[in-house]
Amino acid sequence: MVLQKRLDYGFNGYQVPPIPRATRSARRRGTIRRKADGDGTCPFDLLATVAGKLLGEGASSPDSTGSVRGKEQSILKDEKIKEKSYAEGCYERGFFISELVSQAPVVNRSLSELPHAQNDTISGPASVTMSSDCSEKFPFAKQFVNGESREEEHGVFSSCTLDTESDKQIKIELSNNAKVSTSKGAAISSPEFPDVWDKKPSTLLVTSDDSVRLSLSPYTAPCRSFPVIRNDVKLDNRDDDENSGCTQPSTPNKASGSAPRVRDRPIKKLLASKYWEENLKSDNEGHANTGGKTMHAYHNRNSAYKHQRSQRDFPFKKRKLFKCGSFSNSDGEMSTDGICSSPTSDLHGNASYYSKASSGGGAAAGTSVFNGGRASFKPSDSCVKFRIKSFRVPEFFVEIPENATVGSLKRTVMEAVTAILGGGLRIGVVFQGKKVRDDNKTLLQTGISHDYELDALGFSLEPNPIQASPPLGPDWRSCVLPCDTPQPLTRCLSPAITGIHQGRSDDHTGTSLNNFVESDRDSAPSPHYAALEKISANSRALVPVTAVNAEALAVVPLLKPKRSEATQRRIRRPFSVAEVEALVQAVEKLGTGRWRDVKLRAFDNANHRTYVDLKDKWKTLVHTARISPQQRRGEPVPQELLDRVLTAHAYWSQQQAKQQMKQPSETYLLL
DNA sequence: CTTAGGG
DNA sequence: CCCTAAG
Repeated sequence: MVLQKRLDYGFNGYQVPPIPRATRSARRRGTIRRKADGDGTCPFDLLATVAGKLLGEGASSPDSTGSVRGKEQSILKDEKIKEKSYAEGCYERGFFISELVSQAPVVNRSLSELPHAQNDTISGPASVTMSSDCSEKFPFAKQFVNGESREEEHGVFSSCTLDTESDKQIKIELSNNAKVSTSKGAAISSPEFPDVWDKKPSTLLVTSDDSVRLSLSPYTAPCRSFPVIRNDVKLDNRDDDENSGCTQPSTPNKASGSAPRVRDRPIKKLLASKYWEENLKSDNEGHANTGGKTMHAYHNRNSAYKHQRSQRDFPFKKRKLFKCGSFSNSDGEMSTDGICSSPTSDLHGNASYYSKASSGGGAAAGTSVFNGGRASFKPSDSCVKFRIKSFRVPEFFVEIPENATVGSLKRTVMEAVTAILGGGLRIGVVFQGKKVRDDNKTLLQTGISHDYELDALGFSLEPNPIQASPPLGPDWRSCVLPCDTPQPLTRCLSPAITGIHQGRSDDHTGTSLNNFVESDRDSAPSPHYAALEKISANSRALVPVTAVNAEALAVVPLLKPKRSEATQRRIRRPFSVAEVEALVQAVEKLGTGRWRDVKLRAFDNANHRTYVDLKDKWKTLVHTARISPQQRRGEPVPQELLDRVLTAHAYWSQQQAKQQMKQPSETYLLL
């Protein structure tokens, strides 16, 4: 009876009767489906591709080298062809990926030539080079192909290399547009084109020295945090959603009503994982069991809401205990800096190498990347070219039984690396010691032009705050490359391990950066192994965890299955006036207390606004409306809207009161 | 999952 | 924004 009564009156006195649950559910499901299929390609897919290649092919089996080599050689040929055809420098922008086998001789030579000759390079350095440039074309082809090079001619833009034990190099070129920031490709011009490269022909190989480090953190933050912050949120624009940018997370986010926890959505299929799987099969011989004991970079997610939540929370709290700067989870504030103290990668050592080649100078500022002493340009293109020698994979832990086989160890590491790469990466740009967060600035505006000091420019791979699981979150694609994101935010995970005293990475940009840089530099001169060791010391690289250490780790389940669940506080996304307007309008119509409906009605497309968010916003709006304008902060909300807020709030409060007056009586009567 | 509220 | 208790 009571129920019936309620329906008659409208739930809580609302004018519009609530939609029956069944209907709602169906609706939601539909929405989910709809959203799920959105898909797009992100520039960062490239990264994924690279990672996949590296991880999948390079890391897997050494034995495959032979075949790979053959393949690569053929590629080389192609490269040459391309080289010719593109010689004129009219390539179209796009991604280009090629794999080359570094030639041992070349390597040696280059190494020897290096200022800090690094003799003990890791076996065959596999490097991935990413270059982006606006007008350039295939610098790589040339670079690699002729070791000697003509790199000068082409110039190298930004490149990232990943070194692995396989002898391969994967090069990637990105068009500037795809890049992190500015797209005005023409923004930069260069008067002259330093022939920085000529002296060092096989620069590529040089890459083997980890001049550039990337910091990745295995613990990817929850995807939600994608740093997209816009003031002008378009209610209809799905793209507003962090996820929507490229690929909507497969997660069944309930459409509109996506639960607040959604961010933990599991994503399983990833490029990385795919590769990973392949590797497993082809790669090691058995020992599967052992592997099973090892920690899995990936873990299965539980669908249970509670479970997810608990998982998510767990790591987080733990981290706090350890003071691992882990993600700075301060909310909005975090956006202040994209740099994480530790994770940033930078390149170093190379500086000397290049500087030597080019002109003198340049001591490595500790930044990660640079070209010769200066940026290379093509006068005609007015482009700045960057070269990143290599990225260093930041610290991560692996726990494996002592009796495990080497094969399983490899696999475990592979898994971890895959998880890192697969988790999504973001590129950070550091210029003159500062993190450049405004992606909309042109290089020119930023000061990165032909005459900047190369040393001052650095790139970093940052963990993409994705949820995580090992696999690339669906979001990672969209998140990774904040194409249009002005504020990268980023919450980087900081190294936890040793990073016990890292403190927050949020601010202190400069500081952390510097620190980071410094440490990198330390290792710079050393050869791979040496570098590795040093890095380890710094807790920034792969660190084999000994049994003893394992215990400590046990306490802090950083990498454990739960690690991926690391939860990150969602980024703060202030409501725009337009959103407030929509909210007010919806509430006026529906009243308070029906947030799910408000969400559906006015924010159905804003996946990042949950009904709870709307409810909270209303709460704050009411508060805001009651305080003096002077006390208000943030983007000012038109008084008109605030007035409507108060009016609506008063009205609906009254309605609610009436309802309650009535119902009790009804109930009593019934009873 | 939704609401409602406190934090 | 997060977290939770309640329903």
